[in-house]
Amino acid sequence: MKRKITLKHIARELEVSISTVSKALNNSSEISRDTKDKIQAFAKLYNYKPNNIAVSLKNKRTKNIGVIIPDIVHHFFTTVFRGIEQYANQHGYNVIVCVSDESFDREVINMEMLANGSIDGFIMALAGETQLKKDFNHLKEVTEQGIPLVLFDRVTDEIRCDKVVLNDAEIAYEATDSLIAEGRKRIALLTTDNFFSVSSSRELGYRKALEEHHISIDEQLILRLPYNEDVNGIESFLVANNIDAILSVNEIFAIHCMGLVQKMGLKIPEDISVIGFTDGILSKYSEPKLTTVAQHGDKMGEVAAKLLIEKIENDFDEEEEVFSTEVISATIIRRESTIN
Amino acid sequence: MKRKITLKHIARELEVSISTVSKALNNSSEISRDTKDKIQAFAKLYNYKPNNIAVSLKNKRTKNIGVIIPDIVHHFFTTVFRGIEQYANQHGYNVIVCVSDESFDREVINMEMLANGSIDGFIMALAGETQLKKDFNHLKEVTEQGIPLVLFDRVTDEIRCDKVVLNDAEIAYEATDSLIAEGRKRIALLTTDNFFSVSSSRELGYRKALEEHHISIDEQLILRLPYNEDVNGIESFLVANNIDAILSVNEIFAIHCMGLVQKMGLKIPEDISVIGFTDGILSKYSEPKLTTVAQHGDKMGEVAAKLLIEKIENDFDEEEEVFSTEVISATIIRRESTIN
DNA sequence: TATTAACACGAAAACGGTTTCGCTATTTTC
DNA sequence: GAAAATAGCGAAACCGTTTTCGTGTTAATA
Repeated sequence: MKRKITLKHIARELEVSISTVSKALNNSSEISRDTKDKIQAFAKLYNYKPNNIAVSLKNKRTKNIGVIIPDIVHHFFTTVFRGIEQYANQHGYNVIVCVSDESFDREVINMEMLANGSIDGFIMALAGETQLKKDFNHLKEVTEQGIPLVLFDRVTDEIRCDKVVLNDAEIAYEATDSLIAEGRKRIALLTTDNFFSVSSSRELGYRKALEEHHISIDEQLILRLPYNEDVNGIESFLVANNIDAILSVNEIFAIHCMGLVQKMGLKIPEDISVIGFTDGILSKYSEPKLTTVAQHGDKMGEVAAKLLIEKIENDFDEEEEVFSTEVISATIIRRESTIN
Repeated sequence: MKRKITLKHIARELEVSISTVSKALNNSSEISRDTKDKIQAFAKLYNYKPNNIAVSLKNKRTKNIGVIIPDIVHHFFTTVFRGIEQYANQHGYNVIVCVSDESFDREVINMEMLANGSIDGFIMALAGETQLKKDFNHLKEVTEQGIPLVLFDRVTDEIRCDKVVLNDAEIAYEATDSLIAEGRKRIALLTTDNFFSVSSSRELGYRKALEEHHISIDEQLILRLPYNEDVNGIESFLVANNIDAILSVNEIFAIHCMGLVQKMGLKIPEDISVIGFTDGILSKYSEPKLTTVAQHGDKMGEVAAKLLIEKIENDFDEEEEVFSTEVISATIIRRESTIN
């Protein structure tokens, strides 16, 4: 087992000082061509690589970014993560992921673990519990320490930081509008407990579209389900109400609906149109294929990483921080579950 | 912006030495009750937390583990990751994830980035390209440096290290066997280019089951598709061959098959039985619901993390390393695409 | 009372780098 | 040829911890 070689070893071996070795390897102009060549050759030969930890301690830069997400076995979050990871890697950053599992406590613990020097900044989507409790002190503490933070998707107004969100309300409006354009009158909304910022935004868009078309809003047509995949209750909802279209805030609810609707002997899209959120694997392989709104998670992750890294690398200029909120434009992927 | 407080600050403020502060906070018996109380109270008041980087540098322990996987937007890998992350977190470790995207080069680069002090050990599944090239020097280098490594799912015999694998051959045997028990005679195998270790293991099991039941193997019934989701070629394969059952090495191929089969006017499972691999979201929501082999990714990740952390924390005893290969038992989840 | 042991703490080295500063020897400038 | 500039390198501080070792004070022992 050959241990990693350090500056000290090289210095001893070549009978120069550690400073000289360090400078030579960083191509400093202080060092002569000759010694530089000699040292660099030796370093290459023995495959010298600087110890990340030591460098981090010295420069107070870890080149790590911390990502805290509520769930990892989840299409949208994984695509966002992929976007983050790609951009980060291209810019020399590594990504530490923690999963809050929708738990406030785990979110807090994870942040605290990482906030003590392990990372240069955070990217996160709030846990469900956190949005419910509205307790954001852990976020405040972190930002007050000067650690950059970017929130995406599940955000809050109570924290001043960069944000990346989807135009949830608008795309829900657009989706609802397109259902109305198909002649649908009784459009159901399948959503979650609406302490989720995204769910309530989507509901807003839904309501606005109906109102603008002077369709009175029937609160019976709005079904709120718990966030987990507990999908019971959809069936009785469907049989109880005379529905001709469904807008679902996620893929699972939508697919499940389609199954039930078909079992009831109704045809999609002839009798009922369905639009979901999240352009995941289910939407592509369902029967019929689901019309859905693509959230462009990759893009969202990329933008989040970009914002964060800019903040990290410019944090020398303390000129009264200015925060931006980037809006990612969702698009509706038209497939077979709608007429248009 | 209040910067983080250090031992030095506490020492200055309380007019003691840094060593005393350090010892007091670590509850050393060298320090008197009085001073300990004083220092601990002060530390709590100012919310002192030791700097992870400095601690890492000192102890040569980062409490980070590096995970390198081929893909993250992929059900199986995310479940494994969840298993890893949970176990790791419970034991005070954080997880740095890198995605190789099936690329050999990215795998190498990622390993090198992390191997210079950032992590205490690796958990990885080999990139497709790596399995194709059979070039494992980057793994060798890492293990020779004494960095513990655990390989899962996509493994190789050429590296001596801990491994966690599925009983792929056996479960494929079992699945094939159960199809034969249904009376199926012409069982197709949908697989990938078989440089993937898992694919070839599964093929082995498939062949063994047929042989044992004296069903001659028709090579025409084995369709090899590229690993990406390029699903063309399945249709012509299905129409060209007279098939009564399908074993697919993944979920996507299986679901796609089911769609095509149904379009051809055949019934599942009456005319054709289908068994897939990966108990993902698709299997649960397809029509009919897919019988599939559950790989228990969570368990696999947990075991991998357990093996790794044990190696990390016991690496003081250099008593001629002994490596184990843990086998996770897959189970067949019986749903609607098979008769039994 | 002299010797030893226990106690409580500080100085300093170490982890592995980067960087400032100072020193010597050579080269340039006038 | 003397003064000044420059080239090339090393010593040492520093990042924030942990840990070994030494030291002065007090308490226990003979």
